[in-house]
Amino acid sequence: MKRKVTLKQIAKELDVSISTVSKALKDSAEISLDTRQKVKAFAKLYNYKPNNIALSLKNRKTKTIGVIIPEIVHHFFTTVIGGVEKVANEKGYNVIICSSNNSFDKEVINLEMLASGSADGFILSVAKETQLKKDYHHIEETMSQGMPVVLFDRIIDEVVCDKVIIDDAKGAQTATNHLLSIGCKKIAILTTVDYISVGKLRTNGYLRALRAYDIPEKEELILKIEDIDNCEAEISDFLLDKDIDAVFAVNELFAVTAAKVLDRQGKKIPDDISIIGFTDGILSKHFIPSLTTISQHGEDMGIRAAKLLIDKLEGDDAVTEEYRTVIIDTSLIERKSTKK
Amino acid sequence: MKRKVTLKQIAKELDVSISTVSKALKDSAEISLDTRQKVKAFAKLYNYKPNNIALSLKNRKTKTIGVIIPEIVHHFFTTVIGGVEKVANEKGYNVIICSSNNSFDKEVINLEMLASGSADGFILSVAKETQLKKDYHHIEETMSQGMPVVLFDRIIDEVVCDKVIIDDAKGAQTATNHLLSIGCKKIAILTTVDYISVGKLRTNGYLRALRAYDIPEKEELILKIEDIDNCEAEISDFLLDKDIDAVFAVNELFAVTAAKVLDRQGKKIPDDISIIGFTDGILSKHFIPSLTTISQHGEDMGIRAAKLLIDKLEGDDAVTEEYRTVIIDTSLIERKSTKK
DNA sequence: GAACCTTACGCAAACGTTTGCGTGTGGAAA
DNA sequence: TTTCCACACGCAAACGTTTGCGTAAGGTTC
Repeated sequence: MKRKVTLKQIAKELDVSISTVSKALKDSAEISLDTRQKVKAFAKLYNYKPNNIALSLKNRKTKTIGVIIPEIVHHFFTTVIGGVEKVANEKGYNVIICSSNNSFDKEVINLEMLASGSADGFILSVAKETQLKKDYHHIEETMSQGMPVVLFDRIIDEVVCDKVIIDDAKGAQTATNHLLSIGCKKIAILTTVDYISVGKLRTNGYLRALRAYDIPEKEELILKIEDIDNCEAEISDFLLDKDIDAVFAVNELFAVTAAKVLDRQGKKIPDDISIIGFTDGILSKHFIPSLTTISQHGEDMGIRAAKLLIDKLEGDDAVTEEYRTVIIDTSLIERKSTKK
Repeated sequence: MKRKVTLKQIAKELDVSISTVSKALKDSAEISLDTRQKVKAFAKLYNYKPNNIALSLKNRKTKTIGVIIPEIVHHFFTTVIGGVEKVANEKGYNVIICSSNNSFDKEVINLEMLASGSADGFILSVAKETQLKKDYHHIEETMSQGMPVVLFDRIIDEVVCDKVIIDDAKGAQTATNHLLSIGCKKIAILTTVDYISVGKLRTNGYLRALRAYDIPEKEELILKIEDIDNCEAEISDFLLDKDIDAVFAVNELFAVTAAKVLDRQGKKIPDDISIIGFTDGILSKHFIPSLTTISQHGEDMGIRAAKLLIDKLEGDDAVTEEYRTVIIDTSLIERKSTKK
């Protein structure tokens, strides 16, 4: 089995020094035209490619961005990655993706692994466990070693760094407002437990919208779900015979599940009950009825996050010292799960 | 801004040599207990982590697996990645993911980039364009440089390497058989154009099943779709007033779209028409009615692919010389889009 | 006191690059 | 013939590790 050809091998073959080969390939004027051509022909013949590892070591940078997300099998996160890749590739960066699987430990391991030489900086959405545990030492350690971090979506207020988020509360408020504006008055919310930052913020937005309409908040219209993967029974019980005319779900799965159980309970959507979800994923789009939802513009988030990071990586110290929080606009996508 | 601490810095600080530090951290008996403890304490204090890049260079391996897939925002591929990650992490490998976006050029670029030092081996599902173009030089070049490649799902028969696939034809046959066994006789198929290997194989399986039941193949029951992203109108036209009692769709989107347009055309599913899809994704599961489908067991594919690759990477030359093709079983998941 | 053995450490090479600077060769100018 | 200058190339260091081997210092044995 052949191995990759190196400068050294070319040098030996052509009976010149390594540096001559290196310079020739870079078209240095120091090297005679003749030698340059010979070297280049040889290099092409043997398909020479500089060894990135050696370059990384020498340049003390890898030209690689590390992305760590809580789940890889998740439409929203993959769209964000898509955005990151777009910018990164444009600017000559490689993207390396790890999933923490929502585990704090795995997040730490992944971050440390990538931080010890594999990536120059990070784009990160923290694991549930991390939010619960409130242990951010790994992130702060990474930054203190000179590697910039951009947090997105599931961020941490206490950590000072660049951030890309949507205004979750505002998005939720928009959704709730829309329901109110089409005449709904009894709006239930399907949300997550409070330690999930985005869930809590969306709940707040919902409450704010109600207050603005002078509608009292009712405990019995709020369901905080812990186990996302087994939410159907819980949602079904919650919704059964409840006197409501709308449901706001803080994510796609809750919205679809609500639609399903309501259908089973004999309710018509949107005639009896309107539904709005959050996250414009594949489910919302293809479900029957298609779901009105709040789009988070995942790709945009990825694009902005990547830009922030690359600015930090390539910027001078002035840029390096200031931290920015970019808020991506959400938008309401009206489909068929809400009345006109 | 601090930089990462190196052996050299520790050595200088403690006034010993670099090799002493290195050996001390490895608990070498060559170094006195006293020094060892001192070094270790210091290393912990300054949070020393060996530089992976330097190690990669020295060891001539990166302990990283490169995964290149056609689309990142795709449920099936992400489940495969999940499987790869599982095995890789267990065995101390890092996973780096790139998407080719179904572009031949981007596939080549990604592969070359990763091949020049970032990964030891590859798990790869080729881009549509590559299948169409039949240009595999980049893959063969990579292998000829000593880096093993495992192809999965969208593979290339002409390239000799390890492969992980499902028996697409058999899966399609199972699906069609199921439709036949519940009494359907006029089964339409929604498939892709022939150059997509998996589409063609699934079509073949469909035809095989029909033949086994002595049902003549009818041209007008076969729709080959080129533009997956805008298939709705095409499918709608195709299905309108067609005399059929079942639809077999070679992917999830076709199945859901068929369900949607049939619903719109006033057909009841599964009473008037049964539908079976391919790929057990999030859509099939949550759609109403939930879709009967052929599961590809993406995670298993990822697991097997990763195992094959790591075997090659760590195996002696005996293992290295033989190539295996693993066929993952598909299974029929019966849901509500087919009659009992 | 000489010969020898441990102990505890340092040296240097290697992985594959890049690059500033030193140097030998040749030709041209004086 | 001598002096000088381009030209074309090689040397060596550096990036951060690991590791076989060399070697001082100190102790033991006769």
